[in-house]
Amino acid sequence: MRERTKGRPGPEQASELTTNRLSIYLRCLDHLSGAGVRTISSQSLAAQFGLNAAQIRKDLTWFGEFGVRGVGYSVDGLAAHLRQILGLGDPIRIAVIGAGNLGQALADYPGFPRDGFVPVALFDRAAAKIGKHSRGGVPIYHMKRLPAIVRKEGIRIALVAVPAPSAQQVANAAVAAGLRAILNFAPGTVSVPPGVKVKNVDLTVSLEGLAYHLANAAHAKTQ
Amino acid sequence: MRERTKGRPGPEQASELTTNRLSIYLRCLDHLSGAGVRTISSQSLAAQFGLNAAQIRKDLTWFGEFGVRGVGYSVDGLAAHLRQILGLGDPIRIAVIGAGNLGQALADYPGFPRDGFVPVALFDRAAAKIGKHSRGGVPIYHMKRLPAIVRKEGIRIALVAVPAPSAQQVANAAVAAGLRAILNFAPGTVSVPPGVKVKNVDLTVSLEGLAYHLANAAHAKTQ
DNA sequence: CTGTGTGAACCCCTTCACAGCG
DNA sequence: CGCTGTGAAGGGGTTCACACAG
Repeated sequence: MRERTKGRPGPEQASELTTNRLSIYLRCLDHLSGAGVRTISSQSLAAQFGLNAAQIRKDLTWFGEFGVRGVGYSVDGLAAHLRQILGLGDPIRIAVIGAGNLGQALADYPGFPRDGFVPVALFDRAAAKIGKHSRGGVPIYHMKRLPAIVRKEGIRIALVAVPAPSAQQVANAAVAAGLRAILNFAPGTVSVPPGVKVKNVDLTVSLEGLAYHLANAAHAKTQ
Repeated sequence: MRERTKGRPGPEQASELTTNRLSIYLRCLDHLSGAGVRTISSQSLAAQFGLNAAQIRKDLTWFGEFGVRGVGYSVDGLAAHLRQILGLGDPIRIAVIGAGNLGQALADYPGFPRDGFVPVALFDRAAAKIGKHSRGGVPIYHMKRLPAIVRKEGIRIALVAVPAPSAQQVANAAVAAGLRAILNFAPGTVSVPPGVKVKNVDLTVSLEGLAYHLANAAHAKTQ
């Protein structure tokens, strides 16, 4: 907050809920851009995608003033701003640790490259898999080569798709290899040193939440 | 404790954040039970797993009084209560719609049966896949057979693992087949009628959140 | 004396409402 | 006149602190 001028809040104060929504806004804008829409108001953006107009404006305020009063936002212009805020300039190279069914499916998932995340390496400990490739052509390396490959390939994010008991040590290895961002698919929590960010995709929690809904459907709300 | 007096809040008021945490508590308790722990206080449960003791107690309060003052909670007893609250009595049969790499990996994911969710069917529209099985032996049916198989197999939850453009119509089909709980892996939102619950696993939002962290790591918090 | 259950305080996020700019 | 940017109000969720049960 030192060099920040008083008026502008600055990115370091935006909550994770806000930044998650930026991804959603970006997706909506790309959609609109593909449909040829050039300009949009927070109002109609909210109406079309089930969002809240005031929240869109407030979320954006943390990072600057991107709109034109009386008009709205430039679809392509705002999308470019959001990409810059989210650090999506060049494609981001990612690795998948754990070359089981799930790991290989993630490495070959076509949605990732489309969104600017390129899987360039799989890692595993099973000798039988080392040196092979996923169906989509992502090479499988031994875990011990993680630091070297991370450096050589410019990998920035690790996806952890190993059984729960191995998740912590795999995360440790990722951190030791210099990675600062981990997407963890293993159930449970992994702890990491300050400065490293972990996001969890906890399928058990999601499914049990649905089970709860089924068990209490009589009075539950929809969403 | 007896019946529903006005004092007891009741399950219909617990928020989704609370019920998600119940899953986590259950996982911790199973861990402790496996380690032979018979009794635990909210205090030490919180300390061991990085939770907040007051929050654990408050979360549980929505559903009853499960603890013993001065002692704590019975590990197995509380786990049994949570399982009942979450509707985890018998194994819950699930279907995966979309027999691509991701869909098949989900159908064969060993963590699901372990947690009481049994994939019994895959669905797809590609003629080449119909009649085959996943590596793990889950049969692949044509989408048009969804209603019949759902009924015959007692399927309760659909996992949607199809490309984004098909997600909405697949969700519609799932609802039409009588399903009331959907776990959606396709990017974007699907809308469903009241009474149907959708949870989204949005990998793009997660990855872009990590990208944001990488771009702003200088002042970002750890977790 | 220990640890639960719980009102109250606190804090953050969401939503409202409007001043003011284009 | 329309829509953004934004202080203020509102609503929830989290954390505190303590009465009280065992």
